[in-house]
Amino acid sequence: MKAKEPTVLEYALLGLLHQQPQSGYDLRKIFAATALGSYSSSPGTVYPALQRLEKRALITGRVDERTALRPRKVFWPTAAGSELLRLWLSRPLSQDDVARRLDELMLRFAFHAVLDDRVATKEFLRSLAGEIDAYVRELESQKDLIPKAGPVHPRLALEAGIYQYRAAARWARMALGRFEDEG
Amino acid sequence: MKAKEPTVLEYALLGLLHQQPQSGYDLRKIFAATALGSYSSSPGTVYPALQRLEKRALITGRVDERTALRPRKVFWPTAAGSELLRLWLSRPLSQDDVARRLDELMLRFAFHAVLDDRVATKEFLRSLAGEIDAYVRELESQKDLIPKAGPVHPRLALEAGIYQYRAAARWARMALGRFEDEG
DNA sequence: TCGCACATGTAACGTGTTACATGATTCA
DNA sequence: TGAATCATGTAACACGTTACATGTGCGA
Repeated sequence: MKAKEPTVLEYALLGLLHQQPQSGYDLRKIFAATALGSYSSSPGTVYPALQRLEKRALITGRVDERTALRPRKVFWPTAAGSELLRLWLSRPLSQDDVARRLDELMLRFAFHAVLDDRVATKEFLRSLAGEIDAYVRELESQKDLIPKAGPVHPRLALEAGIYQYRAAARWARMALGRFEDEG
Repeated sequence: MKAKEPTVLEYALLGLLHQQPQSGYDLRKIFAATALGSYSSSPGTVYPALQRLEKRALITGRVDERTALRPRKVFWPTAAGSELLRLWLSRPLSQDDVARRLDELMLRFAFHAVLDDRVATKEFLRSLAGEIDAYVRELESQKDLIPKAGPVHPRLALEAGIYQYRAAARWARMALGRFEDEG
């Protein structure tokens, strides 16, 4: 019985439920209002995902009777859910993660408070900065492969990626500095 | 009869076929080797997408007999395909595009050579820079809403987004400068 | 009374992911 | 003989997207 990997959306929900128990509607509002909006806030996405998490016993819910309106169901993580989230948060990060799933890595960082382990977080940031540096070098070598004869647009588009990845590396080192100051 | 919107992957394929006629295998190699690798290079993704494009008469193909190995089918865009790509490239960009689909905007820029219209490209970059500025302001106002009592990680994660978007705006202005120099 | 905010859900559809299948040629 | 490269494809599955459905209470 291999444990099935939750989707990123499911991890996002699981992480948010660690901050405080909430209903599907609350979670949807967060997705709609904040930068997490890259994940869908539509009911057809959120409610089924919560059901899947509940079926796998990673969260539990109870109907809140107090409200006068339609009853809301408030969820919070189970011990197994916390365990799984921590595993996800502390998973070593690969080159491929940086190249194709940087957003997911940033989401992982956003929930790192759950680990409550400053050493782990610093290691995460150090590793992130290093992998980004390596990937930037790779992007730069790709730039050399683009024929100079053709139009400039593809080359410039690649440069946009380099700009953004460099900024991410700067961010990681800035964040690292924050954690070392607070030591 | 509403025209169905192709997926981003389909637009990526259509754009690459404008650079030169190629086979599915060639296109997969590009996705696997370059920064476009955020789009899948797996056969189960690429070949069906090419079939869909062919069925909608946006590309055509012909089997290349010359090679000794298994025959390869080379595709190139039809007039309708060119038309549709140009429409996509010159579509005005929205705030939402910047917030959630910046990668797609960069892909559009990468193919802008097809338009062969320096004015349009400059307008694209100007608009992009402006929308990014507006979105950065929104992210900054979101930062103020995060309670200072809680952990620093969510705030820092938001900051990562701000770093990357600022870099994208810098890139857009740099690129704009290139096009204005060349007159 | 009209519409909005609250609150949860289902159904249809298309697409991406993964794994499998096939088959020829080249190289160790 | 076996593995790798070339080259195209199919099938099962799960997920996200969109649209629809339902029902209450409050304010304009």
